[in-house]
Amino acid sequence: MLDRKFVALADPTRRAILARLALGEATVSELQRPFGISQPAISRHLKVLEAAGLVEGGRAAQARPRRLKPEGLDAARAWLDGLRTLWSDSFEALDAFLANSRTEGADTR
Amino acid sequence: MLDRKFVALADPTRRAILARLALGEATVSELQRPFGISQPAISRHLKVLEAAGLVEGGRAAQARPRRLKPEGLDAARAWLDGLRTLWSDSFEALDAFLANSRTEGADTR
DNA sequence: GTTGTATATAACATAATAGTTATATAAAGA
DNA sequence: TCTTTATATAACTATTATGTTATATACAAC
Repeated sequence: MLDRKFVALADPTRRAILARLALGEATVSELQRPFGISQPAISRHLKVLEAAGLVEGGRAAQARPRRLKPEGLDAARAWLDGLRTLWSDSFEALDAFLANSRTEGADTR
Repeated sequence: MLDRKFVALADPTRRAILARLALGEATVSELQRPFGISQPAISRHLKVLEAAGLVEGGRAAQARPRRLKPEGLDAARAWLDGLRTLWSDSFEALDAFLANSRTEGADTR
């Protein structure tokens, strides 16, 4: 699932769609206009975004307005935060280690 | 640049490499072992990660130990946060709008 | 029921990605 | 200098992604 999210985010058109949806729901044809690409292309991007849990769609007459599922982004954010934490932990560990070496073996420098 | 970062993050092997590097620097051959793929494949993943500004490499004898550049992730995180903010802003705007309609036109419900 | 509008799906072309093996380069060490 | 070790690059292959046009479906409106 995480993989689908990151893959979905890798395409600039899809990120633009997400940004547009963050401003409010939009139909396929509303989304199509600003991007210079065909309607089927938009539909497929939306499918990818839905499969990734980032977007959901409703039904209003013939239109199928999509809206952002902002919780869908949490897993990706959490992964990035986790990396950060892992890294700063190991950084602190290294720091502690260096501080230790300095006091224990000050003559080796 | 943002694009390169997200593209870099889209591949599970590259995310695993990042996770490994978050624990401390590692050489190409050290990275190769756990993943069941060839050395050239690792080298190319590292190239992608470097181009994305997520990893940097040094030189130690023949080895070229890579380390995480955690600031490199900030832009991606910021983009995700921005979406969240955009969304909650428009959500609040909608909320305010609905609250308004309720008081101004209470008879329309 | 026929027409118009919104969207989805199929079929296809092209380009990008990720992997492979073989080979080149660069530094260490005998 | 010859060998070994570590990594990079080239050439190639297979798969996946993204776009296209043409067509199907679903609902609305007349």
